[in-house]
Order: sequence, then C-alpha cells, then structure tokens
Amino acid sequence: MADFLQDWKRTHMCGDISNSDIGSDVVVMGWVQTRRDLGSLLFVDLRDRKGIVQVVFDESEDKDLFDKATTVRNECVIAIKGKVVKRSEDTINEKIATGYVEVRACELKILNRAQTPPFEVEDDNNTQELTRLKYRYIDLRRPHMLNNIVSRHKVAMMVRDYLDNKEFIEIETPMLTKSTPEGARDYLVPSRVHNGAFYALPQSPQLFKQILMVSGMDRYFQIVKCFRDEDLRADRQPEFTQIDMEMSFVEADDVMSVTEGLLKTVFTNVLGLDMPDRIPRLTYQEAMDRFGSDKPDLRFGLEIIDLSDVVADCGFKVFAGPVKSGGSVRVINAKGCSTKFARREIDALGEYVKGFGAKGMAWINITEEGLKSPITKFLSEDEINSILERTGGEVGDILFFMADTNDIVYSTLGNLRLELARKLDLIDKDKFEFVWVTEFPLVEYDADEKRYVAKHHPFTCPMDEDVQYLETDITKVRAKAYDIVLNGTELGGGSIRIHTPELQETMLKAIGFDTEEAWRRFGYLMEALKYGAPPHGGLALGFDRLMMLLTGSSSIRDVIAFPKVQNASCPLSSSPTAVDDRQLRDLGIKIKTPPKA
RNA sequence: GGCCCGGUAGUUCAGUUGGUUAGAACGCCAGCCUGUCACGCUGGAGGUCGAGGGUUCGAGUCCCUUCCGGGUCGCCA
Repeated sequence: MADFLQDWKRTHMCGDISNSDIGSDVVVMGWVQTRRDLGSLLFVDLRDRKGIVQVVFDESEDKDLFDKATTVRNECVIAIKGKVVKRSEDTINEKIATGYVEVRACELKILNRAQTPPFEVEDDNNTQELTRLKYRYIDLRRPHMLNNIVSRHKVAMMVRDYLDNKEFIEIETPMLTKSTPEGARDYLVPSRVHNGAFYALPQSPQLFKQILMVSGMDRYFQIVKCFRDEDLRADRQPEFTQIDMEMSFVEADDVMSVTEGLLKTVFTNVLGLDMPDRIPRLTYQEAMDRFGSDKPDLRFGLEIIDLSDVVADCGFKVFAGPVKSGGSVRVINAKGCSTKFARREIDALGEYVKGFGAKGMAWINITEEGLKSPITKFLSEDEINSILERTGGEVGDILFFMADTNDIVYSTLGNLRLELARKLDLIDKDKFEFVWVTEFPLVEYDADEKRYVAKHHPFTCPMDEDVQYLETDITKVRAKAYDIVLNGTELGGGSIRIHTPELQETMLKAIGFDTEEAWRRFGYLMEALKYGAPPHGGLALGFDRLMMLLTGSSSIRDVIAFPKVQNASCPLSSSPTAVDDRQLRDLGIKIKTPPKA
C-alpha cells in the first residue's frame, strides 16, 4: 500500500540542493535512480527533473525507517524529509552537481512502487527505438531526452519573445480546414453533421495566414502543428511543428532579415554560436550547378564542375550524347584522394549513384604512374588535357564524371558529393553553415500529372522581371521564393505571395486550373484578394528540424515527445486503430477492408 | 511500391562449417556487508532464437513466405 502525500510539501528540487542548503530541513520528492545497500547503511540516488541528490538511510539511527527504505526499488516514487549535510572530504562525488552534500533521511513516504523498467534510465543505453517509444514515459526520464524537451521549450520561448518584440502577433488558425489536394496528401476528417464531406488537417496554415494579412494583422506568427500523409524519414513525420510567419508590405529581403535575426538569437543563445548578421545567398541555379542540390551542405568543398562545353564534340558518345540532347557532363574532383579509394570502392560508389538514376559513373584516377581509367581510351589527348585543365586535376586527384540529363547529373553528383564527404570524413560536426537558396523556378514538371505544378505552392509570386513569361514559357519564370538551409538540411522556406486576384488567376491558369476549378478550390483566397490585400510574404521554419540540429540529434524523433514510427503509427497509444461500427454509422462511412486487429 | 540493414534472456550483444543442455555483460531475485556513488562479494531465476513453412538424422545457423523496426529511393506544392 502506497503512502499518501497528505500535508507534505516539496521544499526543493533534488538537483537544486546546494552548499547553501547545508543544515536546513528539506522535503524532496522524485524517482529512485539507484540504491546502494551496504547492509546497515543505504544510499538512494533520488532523481527529479533538475537532477540527482544522494539520500542516506542509517540503520543505527532509525531501524524502522531503514527497514522501510530497503524495500524501495529503482524508479519507485518516494518523498523524503531530511536534513542537508555536508559530505566529508573523502566522500565527495564531483560527478554530480549536488555531490558536495547529501540528505540524511528522517522520514520516508513511498508514494508509488514501480515495476522493473524495461530498460535502464541512463543516457548510455542503446535500447532499440521501438521499445523506447512504447515506454516513452520512461525514455523521457533519461537526462538526454529530458534536455532535448526542455531545450525545445526554451527555444519556443525565445522565438515567441523575439517575434513579439518585432511586433508579430501569434494567432491560431483552424485545424479542421479545407482539403487542398495540390501538394502532399491530406489527412481527412469526416464529420457527423456533414455526412460524406471531409475536413482536412492543415498541411500548413498558408491560406489563413495570407488572409490574416488581408485583414490587416500586419505581422502574424504561430508555432503550429501541420499534417502531411506521406512516408516518414529521419527528418520527416506526418505531424510536425512549424514556426510559421507572415508579414505585410515586404519584399523577400525583409522576410529574410527577420529570419536571420531569429536564427541568430536562437543559435547564439543555445550554442553560443558566432553568427553573421547576414546569411550568404545562392541562387537555385548556382546551388544546383556547384553542389547538385537545392539544399547544399557547405561544410566542405567537392564542388561540381561543368565539362559540357569541353566534351560536346568529343568522340566518346557517352559524354557527347547527353550534351547534344540538352543534358550535361559534370565532374567532381576529389583532390588528393587518388589512393583513398580502391577499385572495389570506386565500383561501390558507382552502384551508389545508380540508386539516384545514374546509368553508370566514369572516373579518372590521376596516379603517379599515369592515368587509370576505364574511359581515357575513348578520349583524345587534347580532350583529356582540356578536362584536366578545367578540373584542375593533378597527380593524386581522382575525378568522378556523370553524363546524363541535367536532373540526373545534379542528383547523382549532389549525392555522390555527400557520400564522398562522409567516406572521407570531411564533415566537421561542430560547423554550422547556413545558406539561403533563392530564385527557385516557379514550377516543375510533374511526370505523373503530365503538367507543370508549382514548385513551392501556387500562391508564390513570380519575380517581377519574369512575369512576362507566365503565359508564354512558364519554365523560364523564377519565383520570389527562398529556402533557408543549414548543413544540408532544409530548415525552412518561404516566399512573397501573389496579392492581386488577377495575377493569382493567371498563375492558377498557367499550371492547368481553369477558372471554375481555381475558384472551387481556392476561391475563398481569391475573393479575399479582391478586398484590399497588401503585398505580403512569409516563411516557415521546421521546428523539429531546428531542434534536431540544435541538439545534434540524428532524427527528429529525439526532439519530439511522442513521435510516430516509420509506418506512421504511435507505439505508445497504438494509433491508428479501427473504430466502432457505431462511430462509422454516425459518419456514414463503410469500410471495404477493415484493418487487421 | 523498390532497394539496403536489423530482429537471440527484461536490455545490449556473442553464437565458428548445420552438431552435446543456446552464452556474456548489465538488469532482476535472495543472502552477506557502515561511506557507497558503475558499491563489493556469494548464490539463483530468466529463452516460442520475430512468426509460419521447407531441406536435413539434426536448424539460432541453409532455403521460401510473412510480420516488425531503422535507413533510403519514389513521395514530401
């Protein structure tokens, strides 16, 4: 039978007890981290959110109290009345913050006993994630996880404080909203009072925040859950949190500079990082050309070099062919790595890039004994010399070539670049390299839909000088869109939005919506734009990703209290589940193939 | 949907060419122990080797199917 708390009031958190408390009577409460039973002397490490303090039970002082104390086990919840005493010199434990003192127990309440936990509450445990997530309440007791959660809270407070100072106001937008099939898959919510009709959970508060600008709120923000019914990754969950902002009467520079200030505040405060006021910028085209990615990792070099003009007319069809049909030949020069890759490892890299659509990978290893390569026999000496000149290739280097359509060359070399950096250990984990990527294309071709779709979203404003091509050659149109990238992770993105109904309608028409469909789907936004919408734009930061990078975690699951696993289920609550027939009847829903129990 | 890796005690792992009763560490239980803090010492319990099928005299080990987890490609405006 557990003891009741009754009139006991906690006076101190375990981890807060310090030398200044020596001599005072305290009441502490928490979980038993460990017990060390020496026979007639018992030490209990008592843990709460603030840390650990050692409690001592001495049989010679109080036999009944001692006997009761010997019945506690790890993770029991107990309360102690006792006196803080200074530890003698030879019993100081410098490993814990409270190690100069200990609490000599006078009274003990066992508030709740605990089963032996499925894994130990310690930072260095390697328990598989599924078990940790099933017993997340135990996992979160580990100092590391606790730290992540506390840190998340602190950053949220910093963000609110920063944006509040910049005159942003936090406004909640609906969770039950309208489905917008453009983009990611929606989570749909049926409704009893609207049989056969569905709400959607928001993929982002995009339209509502734009409408808030029309309403004159001027500056909005929200730390908000968003939902996308897509597959999971280490940095992607079906429900995730965004720091969402929108501002009126601004251009891209204004949004970017507010974001820079926010990131500087957070990274300076949390990591003590010395950040520049202005984050460097790359255009989308430059990012693709130099790094093969629209989220380049700038912590290392290995930049991509274009060889298309050099090999356009060469006799080697594998190179000349793609260039002639609009693709390209590009190369990465791994400086000084000639001897770092055995033939077998080079072949493995070739296999690696095949995963990204490459048909094969050519290479030239520039060794002391001359060029080693499967392709030099197809090239003239002049051509080889031009290649070496363009790439700066010299003895000790190894060149990796890709020849294909631009899309495939970018994605294969972009990924090869990352793989090489990992293999060569070029990535400095302590570095934080921010970069803006700007001037994204407004649209991209969707092979499944056989039409152009908005790359960012269909409310993104074209660049002023490109508007003229909107109805003639939309592929030439760049957008007032910008992504903030940190160490190769897309931290967030935003854009200046279209704020006139005419341009919005033109845009929707350009990506294949006729007027009627455009109005059916987005009519409420276009209607709002008619009533005096200011120029506006904004940005959303992925809060989970931000915390992942700030805490050095390898997955966003480590900074989310109750994350989902790869099949999008929750191991703790076992959601999703089948529901009662009665619930389905109310909603007018028939299930064709019920889920397995 | 594709590809790669993994699943053996509560936890983390080992388990050779298919061969005796599947091991270790930590945890757990019991006993001893007054200054431990990774306490120590002694003893003990604990296994559907993810599941199903197959090959074999014999399967944790080989084959097939399947489930689960992780990573990734597709997907994520």
